[in-house]
Amino acid sequence: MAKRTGEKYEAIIEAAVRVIAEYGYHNAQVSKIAREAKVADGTIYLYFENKDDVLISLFSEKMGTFISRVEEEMAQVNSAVDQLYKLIRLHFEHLERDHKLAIVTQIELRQSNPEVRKGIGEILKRYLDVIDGIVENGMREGVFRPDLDVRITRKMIFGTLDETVTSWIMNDHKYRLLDQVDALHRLFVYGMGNYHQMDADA
Amino acid sequence: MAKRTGEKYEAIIEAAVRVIAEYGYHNAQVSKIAREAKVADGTIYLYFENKDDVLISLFSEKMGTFISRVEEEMAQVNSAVDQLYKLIRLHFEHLERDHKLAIVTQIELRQSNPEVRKGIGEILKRYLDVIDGIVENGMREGVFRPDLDVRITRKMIFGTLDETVTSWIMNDHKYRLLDQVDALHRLFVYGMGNYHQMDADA
Amino acid sequence: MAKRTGEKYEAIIEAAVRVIAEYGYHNAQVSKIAREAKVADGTIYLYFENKDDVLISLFSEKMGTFISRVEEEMAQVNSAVDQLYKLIRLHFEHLERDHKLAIVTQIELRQSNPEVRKGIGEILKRYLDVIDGIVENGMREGVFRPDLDVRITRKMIFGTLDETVTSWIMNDHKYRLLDQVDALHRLFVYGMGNYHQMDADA
Amino acid sequence: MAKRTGEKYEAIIEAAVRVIAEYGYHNAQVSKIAREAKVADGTIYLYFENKDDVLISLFSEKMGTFISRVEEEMAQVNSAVDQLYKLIRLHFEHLERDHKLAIVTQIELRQSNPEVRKGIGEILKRYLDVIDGIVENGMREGVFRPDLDVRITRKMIFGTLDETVTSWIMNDHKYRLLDQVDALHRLFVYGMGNYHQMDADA
DNA sequence: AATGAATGAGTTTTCATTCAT
DNA sequence: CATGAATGAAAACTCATTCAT
Repeated sequence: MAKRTGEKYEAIIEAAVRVIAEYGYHNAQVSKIAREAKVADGTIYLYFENKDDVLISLFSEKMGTFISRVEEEMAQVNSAVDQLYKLIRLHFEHLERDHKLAIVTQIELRQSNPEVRKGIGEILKRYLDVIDGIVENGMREGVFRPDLDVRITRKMIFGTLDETVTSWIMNDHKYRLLDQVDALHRLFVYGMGNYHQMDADA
Repeated sequence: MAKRTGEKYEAIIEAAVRVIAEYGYHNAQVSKIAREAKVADGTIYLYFENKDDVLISLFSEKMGTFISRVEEEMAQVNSAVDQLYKLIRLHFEHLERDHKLAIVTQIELRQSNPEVRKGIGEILKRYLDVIDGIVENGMREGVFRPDLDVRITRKMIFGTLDETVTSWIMNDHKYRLLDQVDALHRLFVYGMGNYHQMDADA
Repeated sequence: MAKRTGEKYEAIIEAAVRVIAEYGYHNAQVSKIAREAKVADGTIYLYFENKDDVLISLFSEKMGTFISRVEEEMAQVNSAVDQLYKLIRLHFEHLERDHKLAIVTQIELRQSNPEVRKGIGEILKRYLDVIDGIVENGMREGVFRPDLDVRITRKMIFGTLDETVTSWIMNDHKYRLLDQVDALHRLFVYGMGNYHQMDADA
Repeated sequence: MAKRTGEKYEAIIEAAVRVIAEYGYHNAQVSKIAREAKVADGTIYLYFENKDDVLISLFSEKMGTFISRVEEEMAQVNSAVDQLYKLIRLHFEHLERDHKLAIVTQIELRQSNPEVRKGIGEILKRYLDVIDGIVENGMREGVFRPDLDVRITRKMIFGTLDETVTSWIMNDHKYRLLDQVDALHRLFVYGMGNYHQMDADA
């Protein structure tokens, strides 16, 4: 029934991003999104199953494109250490480029109901797989410790990136995310400890 | 006006935890919480300003107690490395001890409205301060790298712990959180890199 | 946002009159009005801002139409004495024609909250202006005493008409209001005193 | 059950006047009146049947005293014309003396529910009887027209006084009620018409 | 395909009154 | 007599979704 493509499909998703970013999740009514997209309320239901579907599709479209790009870029980088660096950089670039999208995916959609959260979680799995791949590469290459637990490590990387972006938004984007890429990368690879810095820096 | 103490105050908070954990945030009506607490609907408003206040108080009581305990424990540990270890351990213990509370604070309350989220955020600030303290201690002691950015490091620690707990709940608590303390601590202190492990372990 | 015109707009107002007249102001729930108007509860909010708006609009529509008619009729009458007669007659005719409306505007809506009362007061100002006009005309014509205080006189006229109608309703409309027009008119013009009746009647 | 006398009985009534005058009828909760009267909520129910009873008693006590005084004063005046003058004067004096009481009896209590309004109506009957008496006296004396309809005339007098006081309160008591006694009395006795003023004034 | 008017289910909060102490 | 903690019924309003045009 739902069309899922076309000019209006995209217009509705873009309108949803703008409306949610401006008014917040709890004030983003279907009618407001429709007005912003310059379509009738009912038209939204020709392109989406229901409101949840709009939100999940929004996340899927925006995040799906991003993850595909990350996958491509990862393939073009040789070492896991560089892949990790690139990942952090892409993650921050992606969200810093579009503040509204950052607010929507990082803050507002997390207030959504279980159905939407479930949809979001499924989309994120692909991203977590990419992270797992980097960790596994590094272990295979021998640049990462052989005793790493991939899932624990993945949670550190994702959790840290996520918390960093959320915090940046909560502070009204008043500094540059990309300025933190180096520090984070170093933290991931070398940790907080003051051991062997000379070697590490070498 | 709102009493904020007493037997029923606590009964209502405990009931709220149980109801939200069982039915989810969006199905935790005031009347359901009242019934669970074995008080009349109106009684809730003798102890709390409104429903939001119940939720914020819930978080405040549970998390406040926990943070106070963490603060005490930190004072009794000498090295920052051990403090960090203790922190991870306490964090996981706290949430592993009470699965329902974990679900409520970690998953359900994050769907709440801006007012509640604001209240939660303020309470969490104290916890972030504790983490900052550990990082600063470590730098002063010379066991943590002198070029650490405290705020970035804090986000890594908190983001990782948070993501780890969320993931554990989403997987239906099917493994033990406490089993991951060592691995996480090592990850924080030494990082993912395979440099100088022998020295580091020495 | 609220439409304020159309078939359903009128149906809702008519339904409100019937429901309030039958059940009283304090038992005229929105859902009851909606059912009487044969629309859904929510439909009321497509035509009115809120319940108060329904009540104020009711008064405005009914009283507004009446006042416009009074204004027209006044323009077609020459002498102030005849204008006054016509006013009393129109006032009583208006309320005697529709007993339910009389009950609603005269009794029930006066129990309403400050917001509604304020709205009603503003609408009534136009009516008071008409009365002022008559008094001023009469003074200009020389048929009314030159030392009349317009505002005091207006209050006598309005207060008397109002009390008369209220009393008539409280006595279950068991006599005819229009039968009192002459007596009231004479009372206004000549007063209670027994001076010069012969001349006056001449 | 209800005591209906005593220090606290009076304290509660006085408190009710103050609370209703300050906060308005719709915000005059029993608990607020109790607090103002410095008694417990439950104590009110030792002296009154229910909240309605408090309001009716308030009106009864305050208005009853006033009406008794009016009755006494009327007995001491000979002519109906002077009685009428005295009545207007007493009416205005009574309400001008206590602004809070005026607001409560004239504005706020009229928003009350049917039960209270019924109680008030019954108390007012005595007052209307006094007015009737004056009109009848005047007719008997021959100073009022013999064709007066007592009930119509009574409504003119009461309606006018009532409207005058209400209007004065709505205008924030910004002029003196007593300044209008002469004008009103003249209006009642001689009417608005400009006939025979010279004789009338003679 | 597109419209947008109409639907109606669902929930927080207040406050008069009671009654155990 | 007095207290005041506890009760629980009751109602306005929102908004996702439908469907006749």
